[in-house]
Amino acid sequence: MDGGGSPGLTMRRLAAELGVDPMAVYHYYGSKRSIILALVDAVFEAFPAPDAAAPWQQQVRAWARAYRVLARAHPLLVLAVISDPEAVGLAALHASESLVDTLTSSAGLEPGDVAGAVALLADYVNGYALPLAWTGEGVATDPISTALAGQPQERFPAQRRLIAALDGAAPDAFELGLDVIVAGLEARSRRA
Amino acid sequence: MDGGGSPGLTMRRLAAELGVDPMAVYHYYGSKRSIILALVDAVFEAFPAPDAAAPWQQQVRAWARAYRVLARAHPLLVLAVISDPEAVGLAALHASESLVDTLTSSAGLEPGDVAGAVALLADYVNGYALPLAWTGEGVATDPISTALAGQPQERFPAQRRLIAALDGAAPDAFELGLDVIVAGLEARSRRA
DNA sequence: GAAGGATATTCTACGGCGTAGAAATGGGTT
DNA sequence: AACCCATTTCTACGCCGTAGAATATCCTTC
Repeated sequence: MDGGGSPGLTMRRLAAELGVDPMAVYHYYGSKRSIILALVDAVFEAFPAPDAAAPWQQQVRAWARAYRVLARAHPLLVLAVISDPEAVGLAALHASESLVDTLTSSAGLEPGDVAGAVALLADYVNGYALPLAWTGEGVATDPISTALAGQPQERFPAQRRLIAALDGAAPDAFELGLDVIVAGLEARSRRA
Repeated sequence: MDGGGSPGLTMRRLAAELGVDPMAVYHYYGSKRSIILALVDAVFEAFPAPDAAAPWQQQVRAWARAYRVLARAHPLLVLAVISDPEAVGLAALHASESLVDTLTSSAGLEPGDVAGAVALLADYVNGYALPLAWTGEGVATDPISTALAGQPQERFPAQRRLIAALDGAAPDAFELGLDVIVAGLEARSRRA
């Protein structure tokens, strides 16, 4: 329903897809915003419960991956969460509850660290997934690489060496970021 | 110029503020998009050069803080970077160049880790700053807390305990996330 | 000064957006 | 057949970005 990029969902388009006058939709939802809020909640329903038996590191990774899957499948999701505080509904609260529980009980982090970790993970996925919300689905082209391509060879040597060293065999950047985050949480955890 | 929230910049509003017909602007900029691209580049000009004498951990922290300062001062910035790949111009390349250089030379990370760290830091700040791009400037209200407030007391105990433990004395969530990231990068770095 | 040309600005208009309010349609009960 | 109410449609408003024609302004050259 929310496929096709951020500006893809239009009352008029939605109504057309339903074979109906645009204003007919307003009998069921008072505004476009309320439709989006309902959609966001419905999408978060699919958020999987954590595997309590797994080590907390894996639970954290699974949480981030699950959020990413949802964000990629439904471009509107992150955009709505970002732009409308009330988009966080019951289903989203369940998702964050599970992460807080994992970080507190299993990882044994202090409250401040838990709050920081939750914000970090959510903001990371949001920042990662948001470019996809505009281009529609799929993978976004790396803006830095394309910007570099339009510059003379001798400029920005560090970045040029970097992409030369990676040379196509670039691993999943998202997983790399996850590795760093989990490593940081481990360092924070075993301060006891 | 780009104050007042995301939808704040309108050709008509901009022209009105200039005391001019909306179409007059099109003599200098071919489209709204080109205006935004120019603004983004101008804003990134203010990105500070790294302190090469400082330890790399501090350089990384300074980079993230500098990006956050820019993002908060100019709500349009992150939105443009997120939604338009070509918004990454010369000035932005300089900013990322300095980070890549720090992570490669000073921190001694492997290429894959460097790429992951850059994406992680940029996406984190983007995700962190984006809610501010809609509400205009200032601090956004925490959506999870407000959503929790509308729920019966006995639900979501982990999150309730968490905010009770923090109890107003919540430290800067952004700095906490930075701590975790830097700790993770350190763990990655001293694998030698 | 007058005339011409380039530069700068304004006017009008189009299609699209979200949606308010009135009007028309439809089905179900009495 | 008459009523009501849920549902749908029609029309319209003010906003958006911007295309194209018309106008105004100023600077150069005689």
